[in-house]
Amino acid sequence: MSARMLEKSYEPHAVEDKWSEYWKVNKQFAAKDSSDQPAYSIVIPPPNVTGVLHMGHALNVTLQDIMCRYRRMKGDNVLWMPGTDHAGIATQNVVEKQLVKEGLDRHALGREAFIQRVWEWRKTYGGAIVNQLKRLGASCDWDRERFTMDDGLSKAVRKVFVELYDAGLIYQGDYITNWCPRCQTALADLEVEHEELEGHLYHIRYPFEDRNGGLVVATTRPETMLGDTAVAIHPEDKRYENIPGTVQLPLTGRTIPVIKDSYVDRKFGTGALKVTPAHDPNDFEIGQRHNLPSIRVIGDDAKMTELAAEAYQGLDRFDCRKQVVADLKKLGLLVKIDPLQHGVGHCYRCKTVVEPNLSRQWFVKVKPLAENAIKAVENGDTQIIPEVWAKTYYDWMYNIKDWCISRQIWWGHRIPAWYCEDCQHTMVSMEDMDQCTQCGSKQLTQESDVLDTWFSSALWPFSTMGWPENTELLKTFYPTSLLVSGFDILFFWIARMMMMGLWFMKDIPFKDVYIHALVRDEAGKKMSKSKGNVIDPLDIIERYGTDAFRFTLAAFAAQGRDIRLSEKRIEGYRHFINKLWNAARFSLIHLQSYTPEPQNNELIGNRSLADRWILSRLTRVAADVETHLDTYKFNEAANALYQFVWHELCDWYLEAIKPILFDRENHKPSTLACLNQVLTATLGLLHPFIPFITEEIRSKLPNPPDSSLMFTDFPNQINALDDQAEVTMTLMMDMITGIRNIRGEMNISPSVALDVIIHSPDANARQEIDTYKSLLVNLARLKSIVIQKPSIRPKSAATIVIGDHTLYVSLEGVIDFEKESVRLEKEIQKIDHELVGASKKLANEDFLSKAPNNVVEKVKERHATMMEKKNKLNENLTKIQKIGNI
RNA sequence: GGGCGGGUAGCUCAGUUGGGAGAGCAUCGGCCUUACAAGCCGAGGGUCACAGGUUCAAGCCCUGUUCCGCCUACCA
Repeated sequence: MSARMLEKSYEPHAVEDKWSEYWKVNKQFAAKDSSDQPAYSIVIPPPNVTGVLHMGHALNVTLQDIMCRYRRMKGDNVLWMPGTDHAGIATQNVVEKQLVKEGLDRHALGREAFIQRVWEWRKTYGGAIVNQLKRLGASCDWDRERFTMDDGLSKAVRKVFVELYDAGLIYQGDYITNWCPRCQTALADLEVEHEELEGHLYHIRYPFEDRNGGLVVATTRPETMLGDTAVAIHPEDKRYENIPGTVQLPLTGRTIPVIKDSYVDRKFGTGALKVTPAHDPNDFEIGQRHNLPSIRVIGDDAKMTELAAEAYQGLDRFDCRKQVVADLKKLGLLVKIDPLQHGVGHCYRCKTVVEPNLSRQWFVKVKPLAENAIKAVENGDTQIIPEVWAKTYYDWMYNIKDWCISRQIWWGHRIPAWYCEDCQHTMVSMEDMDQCTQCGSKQLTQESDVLDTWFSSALWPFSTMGWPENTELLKTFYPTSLLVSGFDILFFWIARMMMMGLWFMKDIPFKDVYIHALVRDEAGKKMSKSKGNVIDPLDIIERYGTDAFRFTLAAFAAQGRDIRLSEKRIEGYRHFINKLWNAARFSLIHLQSYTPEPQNNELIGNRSLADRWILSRLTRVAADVETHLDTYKFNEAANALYQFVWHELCDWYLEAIKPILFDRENHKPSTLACLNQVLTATLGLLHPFIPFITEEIRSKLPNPPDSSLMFTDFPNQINALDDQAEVTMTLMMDMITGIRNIRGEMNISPSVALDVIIHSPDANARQEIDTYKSLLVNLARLKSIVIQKPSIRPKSAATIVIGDHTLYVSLEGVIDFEKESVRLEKEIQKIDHELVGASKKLANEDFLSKAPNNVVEKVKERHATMMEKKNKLNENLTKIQKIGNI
């Protein structure tokens, strides 16, 4: 087998390895720090360093890669910045689990040694996800890979913290926050996942002191009553107008006040609300309004503290709930228990039920940052695509609340704040501090908390490019051109990048934001390990090849809808890849002997109809692909190419040129040139989607490029539109399909060549059909063809009407009058059905007078055509029936 | 509670200025036609969720109903 030949079927593995290596060795993905070319940049959404590649990544990365390769072909200097984030809580959890296996915990190790361990972990396992991205063919500039804990990025984080603190936008305070007892850290509101659970609403009587009866409160969390410091009622609640000012708090021996607050919903429960300022965000606010004390009865470990009644101290919160309920029952104070569905917050990392708890935390005051971020989208500087997501973005931005950024873990950027042990002064600084700026004391301790990981990823678009230094890279590539992301991190990440970018760079971080779908399973369920419905992208790549997988993702990436992925689809697109491979294989057999030459007018003038047609189609498809990619319609671009390659190039063009290639006609040199051109251009159009196979095939075609296909021009300069060729070819194709139809319906073996007579009233048309009749002969497998003016209808023939033309397929010897009669009746029925709509319109005065002329004309024409067709078919039906005595 | 998206062929989904309902898979029939059986040729299949409205004309625009999914929220 010659070096330019291809294997019989496409085997992805070797090809993928080969081209991955080629791209890497030849640094094909490297961006130039500065260049005359237009700049195009994307920063990758940094996957968690603990992560393994999932479908979300695969889709996300595929779309970015399509855009990057496309822009390179358009001549841009492309930077696709790769990297990972340090995923504070997740990574710490992973390493802590390791320690547990060794019988250790992080406290036994100490902070520094622990952090050392995390770095070691990262060195060993942290590259996994990056290698997986590479298997997808991601054309990131890998030499620039960044990590949020790198020195440079850490410096950026510190600078941002200090500047925001100095601007009064970062503050520290005692607030109620979401506490994860398992991760032992505070969480931002966003990091709490609410889940509707079947719970209970407990009605508990708090007895009056000096008279019978009591106030009945309703709660879902009876254990928190131990920390109650008031009962609240609505100020205008008539039911409670004449009650005492205090009640007894059961189980504690305490007496608490009854307060009035309009927050209370009179319609819910009993209209009396127990107030636990230390363990409920609303109660906390009520407590502040009424100067109530806060009693922390649940500790950071989710066990009852010494401030709870003695009997309960040390109990887990849920055990305590049972105990409290049992005890209340004994005392006769439990009025009733109703079932109640209510939202319960869970930690987004470990799914533990979050405990609202009082603690001292750091916050970002986000309102001032949000203002510009809103404006930038409103005035179109940054465009969110599809647009519906802009609304969600505004919603959140307008109602934004302060962001809790401190985390009580060790792995992350330690907050650059120091406390003086002598005068309690707090200092925030770029440089590490060793002396108090207020009293001169050297007794300083640094804040032990670290920052939320999202705080550092919010800086990603500029911190990765070297900020705070004013690097060439920043000058060239900021603002970035496009961000591709799932909507699940619209708030977590995109919104925060907008705020930080605008504040520190004084410019938007990206011009376009493309929000893609979520990849779900066949049943539309979110893929998750616990459900066991995950499809592993690496497994898919192993079995179907990267190109088939990528093409599937692109083909399903319709805007605004989730993707339901099943292996069936991927299999289907593997067939497509194989189809392309075989089309190339066929072409190469004939292109062995072909040497391209520059523009040759003689060859162009000598093109066959099929050549002119496919070039015209190619011109249109190239333009379509360009338009669709420019507007992020990945599915439309992919489908246009699928349709073109399979159903035009393979089904018609290659079949049409076979006789020419086998030297039976005189177009061969032109056709070889055309075939080469079409195939080459098609590979170019396909390259952004399926990079591996396209490189491989292109390298076997004549005059292979001396670089990746990425650096050949995007084939949008075919300029071979030929309407006449398209019209004529369409007529030919319709005739061929019509004849094939008869063959199928009449059960005529493909091996039997047919005789056809065409009646055609127009002399020019007859001439034209005659010119191209070899197409009919070859593709419809004819023995003879006669083209003439309409005359006597041949006997024993099946009838096809196409426009002005009537085709008679001789059924001499095989005719089945009954069958042909039924077929014609069915055909007529179909036309009748189509005629109904048009006839109705034409009978409607309003339509004729009010609809635009061109529409009316079109309907008239269609109606006339159909009527004529119907008449002809009817005539033939009558004749057939007469002959066959039906 | 608020918001958003969706309901189109058996399945999964396209359908962007309102003007002849499409694709892939599946199904049925016929083919080993020398690129490809991971293939070729042909066929069948839809009251575009339901009910109104606007319009000469509605899958598309408006209103309501219903079912599903998601996001968001401080009713214990």
